[in-house]
Amino acid sequence: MSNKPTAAAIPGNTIGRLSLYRRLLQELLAQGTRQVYSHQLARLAVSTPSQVRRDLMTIGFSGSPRRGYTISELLANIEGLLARSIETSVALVGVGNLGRAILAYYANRQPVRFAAAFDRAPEKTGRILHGCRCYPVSEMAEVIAREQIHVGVIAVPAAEAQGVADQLVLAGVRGILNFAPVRLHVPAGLYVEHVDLMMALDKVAYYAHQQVEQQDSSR
Amino acid sequence: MSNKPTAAAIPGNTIGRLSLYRRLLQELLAQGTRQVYSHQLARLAVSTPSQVRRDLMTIGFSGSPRRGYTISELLANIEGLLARSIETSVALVGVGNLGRAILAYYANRQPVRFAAAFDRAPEKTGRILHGCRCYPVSEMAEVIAREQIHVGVIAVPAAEAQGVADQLVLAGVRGILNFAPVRLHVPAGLYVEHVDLMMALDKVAYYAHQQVEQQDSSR
DNA sequence: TTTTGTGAATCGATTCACAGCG
DNA sequence: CGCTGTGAATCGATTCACAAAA
Repeated sequence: MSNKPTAAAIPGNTIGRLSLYRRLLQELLAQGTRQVYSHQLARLAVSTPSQVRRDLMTIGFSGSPRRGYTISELLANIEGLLARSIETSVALVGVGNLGRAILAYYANRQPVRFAAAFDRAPEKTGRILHGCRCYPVSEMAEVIAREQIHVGVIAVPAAEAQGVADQLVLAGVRGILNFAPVRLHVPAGLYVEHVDLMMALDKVAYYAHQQVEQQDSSR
Repeated sequence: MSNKPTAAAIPGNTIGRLSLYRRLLQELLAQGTRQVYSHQLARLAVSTPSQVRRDLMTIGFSGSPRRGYTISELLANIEGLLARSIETSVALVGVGNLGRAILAYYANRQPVRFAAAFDRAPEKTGRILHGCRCYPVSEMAEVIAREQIHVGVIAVPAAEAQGVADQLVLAGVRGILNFAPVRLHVPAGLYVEHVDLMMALDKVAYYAHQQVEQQDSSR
């Protein structure tokens, strides 16, 4: 409550965009580009030059009016910020369709490592999927402590999600990424990010329909 | 540009929460509950009573100070708003790990119907997955027109996403849900929702780490 | 009482607009 | 010049606070 973190808290939206910039910058660097202007990065991110400059200002990064931003430096800066000291170890709970797709998606990408997966079904435990060993949920606390896991990813049915979240919190996880279509209750200070696929599709369907209706009514 | 839609545009955040309320209300109704107060709905949604009341005000729904909101009426109202006239027909492009998980996730839920899936790989076409027929991408325009599809879901690798988006737009889709880790450029007025899994995990990892650091520095 | 409906205040995020620099 | 860095303005979303209703 009373201690001031080294850096001022950076808003979630900004962190999200930095994650995007990182990927774009990695790609630019791989193409051999060395410098980038805010308007170029903005175009790639489908954003505005102002937004890009504001974000870089937020993390205290400076460019030069003449040459723009040096990609290698900026990238190192963002990577240092997002992936602090060491790689983040992550645990997946729920090895169903979605869980396996998530493992495949993140497999050997970026500075995040899936150190363990958990599932209730005995036929799924003991296997290794995408380099990630699958344990029974009963071993969750033990494995999370041993592997120094700070982040949990929940991909279980809605009815089980809160119970799993409670176990993860008890096991000492500090952040949760939740794919189940319920909102989780967690102790204050713990970070939860919800990926709600139903909500996402509902939003698209709503605005797509609205488009169609406006078009129709203008005939 | 110049025509006024029947209802004033509802902000995306509000639509998202309405999608959540719908699920919560369906559950309450299934449990036999008839009425609900804003503070009860807020607790389920991990939100505030003010927020709930404001959202319902936005869609023009009224309750009674004594009895709260009548669940069946509210639900009908939200469902009518989200799922306009008819069911929304959706097309999936990219039947990989993630694409299949998405199909399984949405299968026979809610008022959204996956009317077609597309993939480049010939060995995937012709099959039926979760009640959804898989076509070669070359037939995209034809099938989308025939099935009256207004929404496209993109689950292809990053490098192919923009090309697929262009095809969907050409085929007449009005909204896109994009799971590929790139931002899409689409004509103005078309709605795009990004689900960026890398960004989501980066955010959780960042804040989880920050937690750990604050804890360490306070010792 | 308790709870709704809502104008007003607040908070946060984005955009503007321009001084300063190379 | 064209670009960055940034204070100020704007825009949007959330929360407050209280009158009205039952």
